[in-house]
Amino acid sequence: MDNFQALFDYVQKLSGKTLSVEEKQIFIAHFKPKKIRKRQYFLQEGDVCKYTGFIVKGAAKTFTVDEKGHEHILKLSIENWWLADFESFYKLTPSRFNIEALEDMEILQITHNLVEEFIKPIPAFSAMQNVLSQNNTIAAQKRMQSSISQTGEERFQELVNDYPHFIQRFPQNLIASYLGLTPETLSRIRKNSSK
Amino acid sequence: MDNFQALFDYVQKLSGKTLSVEEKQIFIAHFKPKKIRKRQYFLQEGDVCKYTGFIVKGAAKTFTVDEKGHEHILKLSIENWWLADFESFYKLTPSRFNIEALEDMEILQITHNLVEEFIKPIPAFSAMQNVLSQNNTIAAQKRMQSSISQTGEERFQELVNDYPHFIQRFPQNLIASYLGLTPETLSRIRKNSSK
DNA sequence: AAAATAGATTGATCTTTGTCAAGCTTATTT
DNA sequence: AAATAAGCTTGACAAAGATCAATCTATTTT
Repeated sequence: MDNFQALFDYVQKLSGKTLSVEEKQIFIAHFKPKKIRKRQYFLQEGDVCKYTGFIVKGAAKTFTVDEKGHEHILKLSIENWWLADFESFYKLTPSRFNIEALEDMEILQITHNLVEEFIKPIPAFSAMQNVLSQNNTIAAQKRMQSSISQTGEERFQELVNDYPHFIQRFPQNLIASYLGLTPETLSRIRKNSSK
Repeated sequence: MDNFQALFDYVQKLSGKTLSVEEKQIFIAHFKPKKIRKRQYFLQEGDVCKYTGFIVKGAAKTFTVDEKGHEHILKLSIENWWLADFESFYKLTPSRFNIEALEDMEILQITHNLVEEFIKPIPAFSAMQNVLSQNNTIAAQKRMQSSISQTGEERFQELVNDYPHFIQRFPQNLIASYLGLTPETLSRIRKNSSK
C-alpha cells in the first residue's frame, strides 16, 4: 500500500517515534484508502461526520452556507492534514459544515471507534495527537487574534507570509472567503497594497 | 488545602475518573496556591509564560496592545479554566500576550516540566487533557466561524446565548473587545437590537 | 474551435464599523 | 461626602468592507 507511506512518515515525524512493522500493519488494517473526485463532498451539512481522513493527495474546503446562500470557508486542507468536522466526529452529532474536494483527492479514512480501539494505543499515534493538539491550539489562537485585531489587508499579508503555498494553490475567491472577505474586497486590497 | 477541592472536582468531572488519595497528594505537592490582586499581571508581553494556573476564584483577560495603543482581548477566563498563553507555555518562547487579573484571584500554578513529570502520568489528568483539547478545538472552530461569517450584532447575540454569565460579569467594553468591536459600536448594537 | 463556466476586476452605491469628542452615570477611592 | 476613575452613551464624521451590476479574462468542457 504505497499511499500509507505518507501517513507513516507524518506520524513518525510529529511524534518523534518510530513505527514497528506490526504497528504499520495495524494502520493498514483499519485505514481505508479512498478517492474523492473534485467537487465531490466528503461531508454534507446535517450529516454526521463518521470518518476522519488523512489527506495523501489533493485539497478540500470546509464551509458553511448562510441564509443568503453565501459560502464561508472555515478551513482549507491539503496533504498531511486530517479531514473532518471534529465536533461532529467526536460527538457524532449532525455537522453544521460541508467539506468538498477542490481537487481530486486520495485519503485514508477511519471511524472514531476504530481510532480509539486500535490506533490510539499505538504510542507514536497518541504522541502525534498531543503535538497536533498543541499546534492546533496555537494556530487557532493566532488566527483568532488576527481576526479581532487586524484589517483585511493585514490578515491577507499575514497569510501570504505564513502560508505562501496557499495563495498560489487556491483561487483568490476562496482565499477571500477564508479571510472573511468578499472576492471584490480582496481584489481591491491587492490592487492598493501593490500600489 | 481547601482550594484544591475545586481542582480535584474539575479533573474528576472532565475525565470521568476518580483520583486516589495518593494522586491528590501529588497535585498538592506540585501545584502552588497563589493570589493575584485585581489589575496585577499574571503574564507580560515579551516574557515567557513559565506557569499555567488553574483558576479557583476570580477572572482574567488575555490581550494584546496594538501600535495605536488599543487593547484587543483574545480570551476572558474565569473559575475552572486554565490560565496561560499556551504557545509560550509549551514552547517556552516569549509571549505576544498580556494576562491581567480583572478581579482578585486565587490560582493553583505549576510549570510545564512539573506537569510533564508528575501530573501527566496521573490517568485522570491526561484523560482530562484529552477532553479539554477536544472542547477547545470545538470552541475555537465555532468562534472562528462566527468571526468570518457573522456581523457584530450576530456575534453578540451568540455570546449572550452561549455565555450569559459573561455578559453580566464583565463590563461591556471588555465584551466589545472580545468580539472585535469598539465599545461605541457595541453600545449602538445593543440600543438598536432592543429596538 | 466554440461554448460554457469559473474567476478576477472595476465602478457606483450602501452598510457596518471605527474615530474623536463630549457629556453622562456609576463605582471606587480618599 | 468629595473626588477620581471607569464605564456607557450619543453625535458627527471617516474608513473599511459589502453589494450589485457589468465587463473582462482564463480555463474547462463539449
